[in-house]
Amino acid sequence: MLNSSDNKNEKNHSSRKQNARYEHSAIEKRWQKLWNEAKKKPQNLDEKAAQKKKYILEMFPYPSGKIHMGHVRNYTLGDVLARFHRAKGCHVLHPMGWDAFGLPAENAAFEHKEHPQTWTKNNINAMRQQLKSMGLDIDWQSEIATCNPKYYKHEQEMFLDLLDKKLAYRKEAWVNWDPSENSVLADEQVIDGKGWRSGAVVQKRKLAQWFFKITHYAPQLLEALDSLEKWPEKVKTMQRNWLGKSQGCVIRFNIKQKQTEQENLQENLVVFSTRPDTIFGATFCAISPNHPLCEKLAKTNKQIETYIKQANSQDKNASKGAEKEKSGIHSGLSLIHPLDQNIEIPLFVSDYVLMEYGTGAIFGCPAHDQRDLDFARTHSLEVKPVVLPKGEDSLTFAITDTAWTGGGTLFRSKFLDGLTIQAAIDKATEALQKKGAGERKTTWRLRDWGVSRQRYWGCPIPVVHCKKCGIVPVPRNELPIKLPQNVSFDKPGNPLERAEEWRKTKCPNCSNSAERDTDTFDTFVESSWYFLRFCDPRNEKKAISEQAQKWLPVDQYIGGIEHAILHLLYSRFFTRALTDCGYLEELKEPFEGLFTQGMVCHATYQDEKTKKFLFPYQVERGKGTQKNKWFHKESGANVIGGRSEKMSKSKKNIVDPQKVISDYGADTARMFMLSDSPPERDLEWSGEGIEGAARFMQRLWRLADENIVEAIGGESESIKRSDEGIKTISSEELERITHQTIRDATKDIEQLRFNRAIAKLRSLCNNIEACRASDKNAQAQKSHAFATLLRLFHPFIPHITEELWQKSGKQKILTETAWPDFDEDKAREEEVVLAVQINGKMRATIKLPANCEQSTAEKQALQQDNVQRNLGVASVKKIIFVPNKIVNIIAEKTS
RNA sequence: GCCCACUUGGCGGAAUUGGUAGACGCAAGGGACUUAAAAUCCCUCGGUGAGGAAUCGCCAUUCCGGUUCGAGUCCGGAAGUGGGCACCA
Repeated sequence: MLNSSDNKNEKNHSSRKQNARYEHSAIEKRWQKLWNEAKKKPQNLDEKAAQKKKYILEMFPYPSGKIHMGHVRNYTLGDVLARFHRAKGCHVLHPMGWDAFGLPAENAAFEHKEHPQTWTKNNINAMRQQLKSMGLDIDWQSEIATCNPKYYKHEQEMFLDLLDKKLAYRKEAWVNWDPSENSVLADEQVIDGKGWRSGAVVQKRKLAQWFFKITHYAPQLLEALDSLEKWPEKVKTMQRNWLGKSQGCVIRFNIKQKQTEQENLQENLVVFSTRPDTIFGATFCAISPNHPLCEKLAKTNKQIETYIKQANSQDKNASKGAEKEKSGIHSGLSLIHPLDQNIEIPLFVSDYVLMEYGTGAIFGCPAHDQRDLDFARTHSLEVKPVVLPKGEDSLTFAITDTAWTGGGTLFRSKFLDGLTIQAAIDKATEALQKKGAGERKTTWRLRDWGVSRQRYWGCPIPVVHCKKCGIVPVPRNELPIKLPQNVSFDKPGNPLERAEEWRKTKCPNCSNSAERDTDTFDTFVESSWYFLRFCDPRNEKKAISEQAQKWLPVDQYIGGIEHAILHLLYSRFFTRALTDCGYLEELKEPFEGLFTQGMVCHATYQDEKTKKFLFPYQVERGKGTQKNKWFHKESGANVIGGRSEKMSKSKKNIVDPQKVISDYGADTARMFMLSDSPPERDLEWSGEGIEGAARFMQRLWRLADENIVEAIGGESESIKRSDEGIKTISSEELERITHQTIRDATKDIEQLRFNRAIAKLRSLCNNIEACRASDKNAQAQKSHAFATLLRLFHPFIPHITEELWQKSGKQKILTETAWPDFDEDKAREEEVVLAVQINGKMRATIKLPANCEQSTAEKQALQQDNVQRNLGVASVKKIIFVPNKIVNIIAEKTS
């Protein structure tokens, strides 16, 4: 491992030669300072500049206090692109901010008695320093933090606009309730159905909460996915599934006349089905315990009331997955089959029917739906098959314990008999429609976005509750509604509810005393529009200025796959909603390109006896025959080396980026992050890997010694070495390779294939070494190749390349130097190697001038010894020729 | 259960999108330099067979089958691994 004391020794020993080794710390600091000074003010785009804009954005971090390797990977990837496009002459927006609201700050306040604001600010300061030490080309002047009232003021205003447009509304919804703490819990605070702090079994409670009407945009959100060509297919699939469009039919079942009169009920029950073809297989109907009809029935039926309570007390997380035994209770009501007045169908209440989906009511067709079948078996209901699979006999076909969900033809279904499923769906829907008993309907899995959180550290919801006027929006000129500073965190629950002074206010309408809403927004709200704010972050008048119109869409958004659904979908929704509220003109999709990076993984280590996890720095590999074993560094105890998993605190398989940067430097860390694994795949962190990257820095440094010194006429010692047995290339070849490398690496960077780009740059490095400077011309060529190497490497490892660039006597700093162009003529190969195949098998290779004639190639190919030998007595039937690639001789044995 | 992705040496991965499989790197082994170590440099490195050697052959991209002059790449099937959703009617 490199550490500073070693470096000092090295320096003393080789005092005759300065800069023998690359010492990162001083150099990196120096360049970070110089870049910062050279940085131009954030640019406002004019029409012309907007033509060449690139908005590069990485998902902004939550200020936890320390950067982790995931951040290093994320921001390095973005930084390479930002630096690359800047060199290409683009106007680049590459900002950074903080997703600063959220639960951890509140927890910290509870545990360490530190105000969330103080905690967050300290964390931001610490993390900013760490990010800066990575040498990121970020516009720090446009930094934003979402907990700043200057930021969330606009969010409150947006909310009022959404309210005006009826895109925000209030309704009752279930929350997790901790009965011991008397407080609402976030989903992540519920562990195995219990409160994380109290351990009490969590209950469900209904509270009035705010919702955003994302479902209004469901069709657009689905359709537009097709236009997102630069998004990973995987993410689009996940979003499609999440939106969950399904086409079907709503069907009205009349409730038996006598009953509706008696109990003053509605006349019919509306169910949703994607399989109206199986309507004659319906042997029961079921409604959700939370269905309005069920709630009415509960008033006169104690059993139903009990069942509802039971169903709602179960934690939803605990009862995940389909159970064979399906609970339920008869409602006491009967329904009339919509297509046959003579059929009476019993109505059940069951918790396997979800109120949130469809109409909260279903008709059960046990023969052709597994869940209905399970329910029917549990409650001994009739199972009536109406779809006959191919090859089955209508008289003998029976359902046992698996429902038939495949194809077939309808039977026992009157006018549907003999039809295929699709034809029957159409005909049944038509019949229902004619009778006025149903119609086509599209249903979505997506539900409206509940944004109320019973938390302190979030953006306050700007409404007032007045006894007389109801819910009254706060007038715009009173915004922002700031969070009160003086609050206590020593008790569980929402501190805002206890902040009497803040809570009590006057109704803007009638001036009577009223109360503020004590809920705050889900933190996903802040992250749904921050990328718009970055374009003009200090604009106090407008949340989103015309600058956003010019900078958006984000050209390349980079982040983790974990945000594939929620954050990205919310942002897509928000952009549309804001457009409808007049904040933007004509912006549909916020992120044109999306890149989801892989995770950073590391092997896990466990003490063999205690099974406790150990940090990587606590263990070492055995020596000699013990090579595959691991031991505790201090105690020598046996350690189990586990498989590689995502770095996480709980498994202790983490490596601290700060330590890596101070030991090896930012460039080494960046190099390692980028070099081997493709960015979308998981990256395996290893000590050998970082050492390898560090070695490369030294190699580049030495290579500079040979190439720069020679170029400016000095003398180099290390050049004096034996050429015996070493492969060498001519300076002409080096020139060609240099231009090819510019061409290929540029393409790779554009496509975010950084590992390939780096492989090609390393290869160029090898070739520079392999080229012997025999004369002045060759020396100039080598020097040019090396300068090109520095320019190409700069986005990846900016500090060392900048330093070497300056050492080579260049006036302009590399960060402001244009990307190299390649010369097509110089990149062109004069000679190519063709493969010669016989019946598709490789037999020889031939070297020929590029683009040579088929006849020449054939002649050459046939002359090869090995070709002749393999051909033997066989006769040539046909020759396939692909220019510059292969000659395939098709031969047939002569008999 | 449904949907999706992936599978190439000891390891991470290349392969110009159907045309010489294994670039680049890590690890490993051997050697040079050194009193020694570190660093650096050189050589070997998918398996296997023949040969003193240069070489030559066979088998290899998870497995089975297909299309093609030619398949890691396209199509069909199977297995394994990972991921998403999950009582969604």
